[in-house]
Amino acid sequence: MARSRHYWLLKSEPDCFSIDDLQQAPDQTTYWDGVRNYQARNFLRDSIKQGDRVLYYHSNAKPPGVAGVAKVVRDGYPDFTAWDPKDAHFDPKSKADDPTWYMVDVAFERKFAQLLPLDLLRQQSELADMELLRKGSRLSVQPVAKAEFDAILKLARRQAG
DNA sequence: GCCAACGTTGGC
DNA sequence: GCCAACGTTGGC
Repeated sequence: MARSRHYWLLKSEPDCFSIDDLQQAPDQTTYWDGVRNYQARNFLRDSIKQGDRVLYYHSNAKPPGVAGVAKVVRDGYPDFTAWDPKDAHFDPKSKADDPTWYMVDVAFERKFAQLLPLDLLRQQSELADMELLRKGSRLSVQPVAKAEFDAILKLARRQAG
């Protein structure tokens, strides 16, 4: 039986790689490299699957918020940037025959007419339990409930007028 | 730029 | 296995 679609939120610093960068990338697709946190790694390796949908979150931005939607187009596979000594996320612990870090491929789906800022999300009662909004939360790959995902799309539609 | 919260490292 | 020191994240 087919697995049902799951929903995620991925954080990226727009100065590093924004949703516009994704839209302009070849095939509007990129590999989501550089995750160096074990909990996030586990999601990338084990849980996120092709066809899943993704909220594209701009962190360390002014303002921070959800910029649009993307989709997963390749299941988890080893993050080869960890093997490159010249890469900013190089990690000598990770071996080709026993990779420590994983990534997925992500494709652009759409950019919201306006970014949904973090403070607006905090005002939504439907999002009260969202991982993103928890105090001290800094997980860069996190699951999102379908109801939360739908509430954010609804908010984007309403904001677009 | 500040700093609180969190994760990792390493001495013991 | 504890925990202090350190590094990173990310909102403000």
